[in-house]
Amino acid sequence: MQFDEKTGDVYLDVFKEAPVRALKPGETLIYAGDDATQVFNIVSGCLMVSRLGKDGRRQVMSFLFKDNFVGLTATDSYFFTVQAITPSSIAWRSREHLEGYLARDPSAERTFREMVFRVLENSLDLVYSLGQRTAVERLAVFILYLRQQYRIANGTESGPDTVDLPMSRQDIADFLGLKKETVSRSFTALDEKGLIKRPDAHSVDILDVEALRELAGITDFSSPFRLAAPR
Amino acid sequence: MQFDEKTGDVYLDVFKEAPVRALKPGETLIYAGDDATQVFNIVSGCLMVSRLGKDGRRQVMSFLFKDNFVGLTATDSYFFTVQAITPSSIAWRSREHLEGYLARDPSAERTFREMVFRVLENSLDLVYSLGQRTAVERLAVFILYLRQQYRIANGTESGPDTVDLPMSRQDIADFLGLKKETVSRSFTALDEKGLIKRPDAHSVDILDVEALRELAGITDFSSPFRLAAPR
DNA sequence: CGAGGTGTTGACTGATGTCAATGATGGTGG
DNA sequence: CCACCATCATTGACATCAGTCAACACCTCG
Repeated sequence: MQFDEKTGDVYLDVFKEAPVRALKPGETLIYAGDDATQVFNIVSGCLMVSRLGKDGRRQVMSFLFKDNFVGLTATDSYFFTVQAITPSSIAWRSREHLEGYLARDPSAERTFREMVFRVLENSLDLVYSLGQRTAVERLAVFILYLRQQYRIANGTESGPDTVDLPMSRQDIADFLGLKKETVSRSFTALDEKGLIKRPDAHSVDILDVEALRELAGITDFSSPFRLAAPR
Repeated sequence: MQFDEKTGDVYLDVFKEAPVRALKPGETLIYAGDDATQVFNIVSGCLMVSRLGKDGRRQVMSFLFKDNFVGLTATDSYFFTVQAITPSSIAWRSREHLEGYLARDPSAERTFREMVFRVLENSLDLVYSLGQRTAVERLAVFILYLRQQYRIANGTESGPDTVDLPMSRQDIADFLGLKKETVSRSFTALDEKGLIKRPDAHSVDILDVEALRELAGITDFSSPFRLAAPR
C-alpha cells in the first residue's frame, strides 16, 4: 500500500492490476441487497452511494471520486446502492481477493482499517450537518467539501475556485436532508450574500472561501471537516 | 477474539485482563482534542459520544453500552467527547497495546475491522434518521434502538418490553437533531397513539412494537436497523 | 424546432424551534 | 424522615424555517 503525504489519501496496491469497468451516467454499480462479493475503487468519474426507505425516501450517504473505495460491509450483502453520476471507470476485485491480500500483508490491513476510519469520520461529519446545521450552512459545507474533493483528486492546492456540481439538485437535496427547492433557494441565498457565483446550474465559483468557512462553522484550515474541539 | 452467535457481537481478548476505570455520572472519559493514546471497552454503564461545534451546538453521535468499544481514530487525536451518563466501569488499554495485539493476531485484526464496520453502519443509520425521518419517527427508531441494545447487553430475547432511558431529554434531543421540547412532545404523541406508556420520565413501556416498527419504517425483524432494500 | 427533464421562483402550509410558565423529581441537609 | 430547592420534563402560545404545490424558465437532446 501507499500513503500519499500530499493528499493524505491512502491507496491499496490490490487495485493496481485490477480489471476496470466502465459505467454510463445513471448506471448502477451496486444494488442494495445483492451479495457483497466484490469491492471497488474509483478510477475516474463521480458516483453516489444511497439508501432507499420502503416509502421511497432516499438518503444519499456520500459521493465518490477518484481513488475512493466502496463495497465492503460487515454483513454478507450490500445495504446501499451505488450509481454513476458522470461516466466513470471503476477498478474491481472479488471480496476474497481483497481479504486474501489483507491477510497476507499486515501493514495493508492496517492501512485499510484507516481508510475505513476515514469513511466513518466523513459519515460523522454528515451526522453533524444533518443534526445541527441549517439549510444554508449545510450547502456551504457541501460546497467546501466538493472543493476539497477536487483538490485532492487533482492534486492541486491552489487554482481558480470553481467547483463542479455533476449531480442534480435532487441528489444534493437527498444528501443534505432537504428538498430540491430548498437547495435552490439556499444557492440563491449564498449568491445574494456574495459568497458564490453560479455561471450555470452545474458549477459554482467560490468568491469568499473564508465567509463560507465561517458559515459552515469550520475552524481548522487544512482539514475542512474537523470542527472546533473546545474543552 | 470471540464471536458470540447469540448477540452477533464481537469481543476482543485484549480487554480480558485490562485495568478497569470507574466513572461517575457526568464524568468525562475522553476530551475532544486530546492525544488518542488509549482505547476503551465498556464493562458496565451507559456513556455518550458527542461532538461540539464552536458556537455551542452539540451533536450526540452515539450512546455506548456494555461491550461497546471506543477510542480509535484515523488521526492522532480524538475528535469527539465521551462522558458517562450512569455510573460506569471501563476497561482500557494503550493504543500501542491494541495495535500490537492486532498485528500479532491476523484474525483479531479482521474481527476488529468488522467492529469498525458495525460502528460505521450505525452511523449511517443515524444519517438516514436525521436526513429523512420526522421527529416522531426518529423517536420511534430511538426507542427500538435502545430496546435492542438492552436485549443484546442482557442477552435476553424476550421479557417485558420496558426500556430504560438513563440520558436526559436534552441528550436525546442532541442525538436526534431536535430540541428537548420537541422530544417531549414526540413522547407525548407516541403515548397518545397508544404505542408507549411512560411510568416516569426515565423509562418507557412499549405497548405496540409492531406499530413502532411501522412508524420507524423498519422491515427486517431480526436486525431492527436494516431498511428495506427495494430494487 | 419541439418536448421533456431540470432548475428557479412565488405563495402558502406545516413542522419544528423559541420563549415562557407550570409541574414533577430527586438529592441534600435539617 | 421530611421539606426544600434545584434541576429536569411537560405544556402552551407564538415565530420561523423548511416543505408543498404550482407556474415558469431554461437547457439538452432528439
